[in-house]
Amino acid sequence: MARAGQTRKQSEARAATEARILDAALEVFAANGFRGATLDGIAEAAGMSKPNVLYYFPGKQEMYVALLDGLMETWLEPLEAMRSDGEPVEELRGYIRRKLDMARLYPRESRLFANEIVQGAPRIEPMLSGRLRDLVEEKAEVIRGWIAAGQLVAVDPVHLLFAIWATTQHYADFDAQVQAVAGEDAQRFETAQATLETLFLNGLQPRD
Amino acid sequence: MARAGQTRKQSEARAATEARILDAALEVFAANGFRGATLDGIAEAAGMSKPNVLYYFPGKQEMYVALLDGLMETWLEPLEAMRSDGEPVEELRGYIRRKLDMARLYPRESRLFANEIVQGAPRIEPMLSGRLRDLVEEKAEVIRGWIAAGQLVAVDPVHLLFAIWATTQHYADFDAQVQAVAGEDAQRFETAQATLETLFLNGLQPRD
DNA sequence: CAAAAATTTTTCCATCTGGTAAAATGCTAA
DNA sequence: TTAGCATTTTACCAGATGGAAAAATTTTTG
Repeated sequence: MARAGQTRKQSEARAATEARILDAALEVFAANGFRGATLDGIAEAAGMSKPNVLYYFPGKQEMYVALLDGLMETWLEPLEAMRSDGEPVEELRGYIRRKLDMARLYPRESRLFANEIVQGAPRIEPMLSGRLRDLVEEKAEVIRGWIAAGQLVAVDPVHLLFAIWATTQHYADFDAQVQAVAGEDAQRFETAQATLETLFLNGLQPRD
Repeated sequence: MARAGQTRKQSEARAATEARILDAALEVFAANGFRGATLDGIAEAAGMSKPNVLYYFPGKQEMYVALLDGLMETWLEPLEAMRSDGEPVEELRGYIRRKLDMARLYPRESRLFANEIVQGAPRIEPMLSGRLRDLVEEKAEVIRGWIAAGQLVAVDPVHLLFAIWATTQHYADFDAQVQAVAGEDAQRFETAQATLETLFLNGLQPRD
């Protein structure tokens, strides 16, 4: 627990230790899912004993929720950055790029969410039908505006977002399959980006 | 064990029981992943005791592999049905439809594979880099032919297949998220189909 | 330095889980 | 009907796992 009488050095050390534990937890939860992850595994990845981990977090579930909570904002950022006043095709291109960057740079985070959601999102359903749903509804409205203005082909905006999530996160979540099928291709993210841009941007521009 | 001296009735009963167990196992593995699934859970879903389940299958792992093995063919069918001598846009439309039908009709099967692959495909990697990879290479060649003939926009065929897998399986694997964000929409598969067809088919057809 | 507070380790435990042993029951063929 | 095989159930067990208790150690503060 954070106490009143502690020095800055102490709380910095505590914050650093908590961060180390959360990083280890991310590693283990992402690779095994909530049930598959063990406190011993997390402790080992963090380089400390299991009871020591439990000194910083009250339990396994609390660590898991702390992780998901802390990552949600980061996870929503790319969509939040899509501006209603930009050029539609460029805004979408940017969004696809940012999402693909997330898959490339933060595969563990992506797999953490993937594991949770595949198993029915028992612990983050509230976040999905709250914060996420609101944001999607807001951005869907933006896309509807672009469609109404004839700047994009008429598609369901929510399902368009699903398609962007699916295709980009695929490279993190199903990396094992991507690598098994396509080989260990260091260029795979560049190829993916080119393919997805062609597909989405060509696919969404009206043909007069 | 199957014995020489058993009647047809007996082996039929055995096959039926095995099928009942595998169905229960599919339910439980798909919802919880390999590690999260318990023999007790499978036994309960199958309406029998745990040792009785183990009378039919030697162990948890064997049940899991039996399931994946048995489902792989079904899983590859939609892609196998894509004909090189058809009209490219129609062939792709058909493939997308079949994949989306799979997601709609067999969500448990989809989530079973999803769980396995998200966690690094530890038990089916050989199948992915064997049978699946070969099939993908074969069909990628077909798509390359269509592109060379100017019938499709130039995209990487393997990544195009990834995009089709990702977008269609999304509706099974991440159904919890789809429903949280879009509400419990009974029409979601129809809307998805329309959106994906617009996106992919418009996106893949050359302009002018 | 010494007391107090924070951190870490050692020990331990109850529950869950995959799997075994063996007894009990059901079924089939002679 | 009964011997023999198939099936199912009832204990049971060893290891893993989440977590608690408490002792030991380190750090901070007066």
